[in-house]
Amino acid sequence: MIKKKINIYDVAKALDVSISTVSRALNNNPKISADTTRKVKQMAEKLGFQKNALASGLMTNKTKTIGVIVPQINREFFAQTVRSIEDTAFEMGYSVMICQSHDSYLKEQANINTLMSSRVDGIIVSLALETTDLKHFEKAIDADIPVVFFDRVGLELPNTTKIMVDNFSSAHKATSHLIQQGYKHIGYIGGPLMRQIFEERLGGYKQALIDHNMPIDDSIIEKTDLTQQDCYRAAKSILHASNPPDAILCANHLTSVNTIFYAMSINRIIPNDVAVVGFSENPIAELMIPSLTAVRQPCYEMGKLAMQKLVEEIDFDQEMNNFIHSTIVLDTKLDVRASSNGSFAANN
Amino acid sequence: MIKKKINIYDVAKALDVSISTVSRALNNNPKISADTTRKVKQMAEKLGFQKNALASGLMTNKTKTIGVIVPQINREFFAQTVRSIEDTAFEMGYSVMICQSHDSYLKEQANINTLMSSRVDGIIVSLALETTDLKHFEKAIDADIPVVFFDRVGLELPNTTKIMVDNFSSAHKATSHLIQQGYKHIGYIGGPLMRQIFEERLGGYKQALIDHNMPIDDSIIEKTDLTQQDCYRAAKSILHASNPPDAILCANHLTSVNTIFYAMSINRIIPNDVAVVGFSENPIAELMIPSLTAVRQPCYEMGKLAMQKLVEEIDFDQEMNNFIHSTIVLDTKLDVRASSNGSFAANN
DNA sequence: TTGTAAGCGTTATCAA
DNA sequence: TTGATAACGCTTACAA
Repeated sequence: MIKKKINIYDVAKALDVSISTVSRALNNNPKISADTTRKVKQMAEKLGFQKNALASGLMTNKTKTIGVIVPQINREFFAQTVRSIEDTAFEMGYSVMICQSHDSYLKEQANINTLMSSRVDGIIVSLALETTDLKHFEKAIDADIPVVFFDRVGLELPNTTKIMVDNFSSAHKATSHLIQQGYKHIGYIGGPLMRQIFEERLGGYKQALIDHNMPIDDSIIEKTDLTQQDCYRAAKSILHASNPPDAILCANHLTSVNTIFYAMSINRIIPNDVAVVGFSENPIAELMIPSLTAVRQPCYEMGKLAMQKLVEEIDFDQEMNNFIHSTIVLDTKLDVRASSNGSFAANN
Repeated sequence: MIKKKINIYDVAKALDVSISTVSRALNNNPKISADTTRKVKQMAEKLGFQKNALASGLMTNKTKTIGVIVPQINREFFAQTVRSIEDTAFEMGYSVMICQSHDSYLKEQANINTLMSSRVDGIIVSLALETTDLKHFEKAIDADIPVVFFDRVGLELPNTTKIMVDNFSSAHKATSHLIQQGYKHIGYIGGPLMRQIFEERLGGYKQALIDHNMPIDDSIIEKTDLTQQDCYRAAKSILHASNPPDAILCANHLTSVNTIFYAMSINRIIPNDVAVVGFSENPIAELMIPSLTAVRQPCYEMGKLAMQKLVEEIDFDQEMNNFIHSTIVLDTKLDVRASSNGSFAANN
């Protein structure tokens, strides 16, 4: 038995008014009397009317929905930025369609197609690892769907807002911290260089060594594809190097966790035998023993800014194509904990 | 400068055919000659045509999109089930709108409204902690949008498919394991009882004690609201009980992590002084030191089944209202590791 | 095998 | 302040 959905005709009929009146009242059009508006809303509620967003979007060319594409949402960094985007969107009257690219170029393309088909008003994205060309985003921009990048940004693409942290100086700061703690032979485990952010983090690490007149030793520099298996492999490999490091900077959370626990499993004392600094927003960083010194990124601010900038662009009067795009770089904070600081009290 | 989006009229004009031909060709209607179909698709591609899903959905009353509502996707259990739903949906030609309720009743209601407005073809949901009444789901079902529950199911709601694990016997199995390991005074940290699954886990724990003629000691039974702060509080509280437990069953991942690391911070040796068993799919369970014994749920199967059952119901010929709903209960597995087993080799 | 035209549920444009 | 009616871009009888 198929139940008929209530539409504005049903509401109009019940009140003996026209559908235009109903439509206007539901959209709070000021030309409709307060009295009529109240009556219409009451009746709509009573009949269980639910506006058909498809029909509405078809007419207005606005869906009040934005799309978000992230590599994997089960990483604290993305979970927290997406949370912030959601909250900001809600405040601004937008719904959010979350998509995961799972770091695949093809999936990312498919996501864009879905979002464009759904006629979202804008897209916020952090690039998949595999992604090198940005044609799919150009397609969206050509269709007048604004795109805002965050974290893993597409620097080559003009006409987009980009929001990121200062990865170079974050890695520089973290490395300098290790040097100040007295470590002499500092290794690095990073991500794939095809993503700008990992290139920058590697650069910051190397520059800090150079700034302190320390040699760069490629035999204690590892790269991972960010999967659990590969992070484990890299941790093992670096700790079994012929001349192993006395400190390691890890460019993501999973790597630092693998490094610490693998080191412990081969009886290295942390931070005495080897120190570890990571990039992490995960609550376990503070909880685990030893607790993890980590660069913390401003997730909340990134998400909020991304959404605000996107809506600015959506609302922009598009008669002339001169919206001013910006690239915003935010600072990070280094949370010093036990994994890089012997004097740190494990119990807080 | 507003760029006009390409529609089927543009494609039709470019080929000097009618819009119906274009529409049919794009939908692989067999009545259109292979030759025409090819030409249309080529031209559509060339012009950058992207089907307007709003218009299409408006006509067909099908959006080929389903909605998923989970409490928080940055928990491995939900991340993995959603991943499985996504993959299965993709295979079946569906898109997925992911929503997070953040365990709030109001947010869950808002999610339902958004999904209904977007005219999704069906909804898969795991309930928010706060949710007690299920009126919003009834509304969806009344509008002929099938609902499939998983994990945190709405048992009171008829006419829905429900997929869950056997929480009672999982907790029973985990507790029995601790008893067999020789622990005599086993505590429990669970979640809010308003959610059936935590009620069942508590029940399984208690029954195992009863089955082994062990007393139930309420002073070492804690409940949490699943937030980090509260999990920490509960861990601390149970370990400082006047007669503290020599083993603890934790009903979720965060609790077990907090318990283990808090115990270590007050110099308890695990598993000698106190053993811990959790519920967890998180890769860190295997990685951390000590590694965590945990009940592992069949995330992949749950997600896949949920999607399959949902599509079955969507595709069901709805002339008579007699779709047969089922409640499916899946088994879990206990991964025994170091946190409950002294003889377990820490290095694997 | 293809074309014509009606209709999906809104919003927008006129007129009243 | 309201009503009639034409769009929006697609799918689908019904005709040809």
